[in-house]
Amino acid sequence: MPTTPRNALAGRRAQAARNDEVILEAARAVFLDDPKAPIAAVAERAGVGISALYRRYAGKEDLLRQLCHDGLRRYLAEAEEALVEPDDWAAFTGFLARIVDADVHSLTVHLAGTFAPTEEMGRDAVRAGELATALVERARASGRLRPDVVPQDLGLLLEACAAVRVPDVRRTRELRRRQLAVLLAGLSTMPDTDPLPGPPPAAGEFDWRWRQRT
Amino acid sequence: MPTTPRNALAGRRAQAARNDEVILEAARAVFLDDPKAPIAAVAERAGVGISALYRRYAGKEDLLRQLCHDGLRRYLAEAEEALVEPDDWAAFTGFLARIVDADVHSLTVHLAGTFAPTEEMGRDAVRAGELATALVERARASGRLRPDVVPQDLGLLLEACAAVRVPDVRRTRELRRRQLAVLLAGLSTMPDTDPLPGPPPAAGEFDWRWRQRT
DNA sequence: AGCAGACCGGAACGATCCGTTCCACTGTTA
DNA sequence: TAACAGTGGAACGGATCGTTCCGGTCTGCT
Repeated sequence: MPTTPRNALAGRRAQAARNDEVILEAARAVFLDDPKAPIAAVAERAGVGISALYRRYAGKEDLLRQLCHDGLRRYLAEAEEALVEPDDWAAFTGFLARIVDADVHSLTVHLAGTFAPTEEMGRDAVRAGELATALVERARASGRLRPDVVPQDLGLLLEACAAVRVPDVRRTRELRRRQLAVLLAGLSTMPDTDPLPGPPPAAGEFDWRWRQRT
Repeated sequence: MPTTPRNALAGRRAQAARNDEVILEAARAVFLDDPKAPIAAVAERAGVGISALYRRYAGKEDLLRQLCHDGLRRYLAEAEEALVEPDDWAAFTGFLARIVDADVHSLTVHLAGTFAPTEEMGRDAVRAGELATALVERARASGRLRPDVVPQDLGLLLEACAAVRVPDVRRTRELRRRQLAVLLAGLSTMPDTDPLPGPPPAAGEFDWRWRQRT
């Protein structure tokens, strides 16, 4: 860490700094697609060698932990932001939409169990539960959310949306928004006036599942 | 295959006949729990040796294909039965409930791509689509189902229910029924009067995910 | 009674996959 | 120009898994 000036946009240092992000982004994409993907797939996707990975993380477990914790932090940030929203129902639905769009659920839940969690993660998880409870209770108190919904129902709901997955990322988001709309309509006490969003799923859109996996 | 009388309930032949079912049942349970489970896990769960498996199936792919086709046939049978039900909405919801309970979706969709499908499976899959379409159109024509629902939405819905999974099988079914109730309420044009079924998910009920996987 | 063979359990084998280490190389910094 | 942080990717060792194979057991027929 020399006394180098701030123009570190070229040179070896800069590449290293850029790789930090490229690797994390690649890891996010790869493990989102397949939680058990080999670490080499991350390197390949990032366009770097394996060494570049091991220079930054002690091992696969370390990388997964980091990724999962990032997702958890994102969850916390979105929840905090939602609690500021004045409209109770909009706070609730907006929060869910953002979490679904960001695919945070896959990052946290589907990666869980593949690494030893830190104590800080435990604390963050507890706090996440508290914030989710607050959001649910606000929505319930407003009368717009069915009274028999409990905070833990959010887990089921997010799982349902995360389960929707097609090869194309953009299309996946559209279909998930549709799924979320149905679920929210089912959780609401008021009849849903808007039509279901997005192009509806088309015939043959799920045929890819039947193509032999390599 | 001798001219033996019908009392074949004891002896080697009988054990073999029993094993036929035991193995299929074990395979169902094991691959439902983990579609990539090793074949040895099936043998262990069935309480038989590996030879007993390979005597019946040419290989893993063969077994998976059989299992998947069984699920598809079950889907067809339930759909045919549902179409006989006079009440349009009950036919629709009853069909979904039975498919969800039997976990047919996991058997078919999650096993797809791990084997080369037969032509007969292709035909059955087409027929399954036709029957599902008929059920959706009946429900829609009755006015009870939102008009912007398409048959392919059933795929998303079943995926959502199949995604719910906890270690205990019975509890899984309860939670799936709850999920299904929410989704059906969201798809219906009439307000839902019944409360959500089953004990609601409890705090800590999903903590098992965070326990280190072996 | 005795034998041929269906049926079985499970060890052993070979292929594949994957996390991690290691080393030669390159551009940068001092 | 010497030292070195940073890198690519081959190589290694362990684990996993599908499949084969062999020795043993019990059955049904002669």
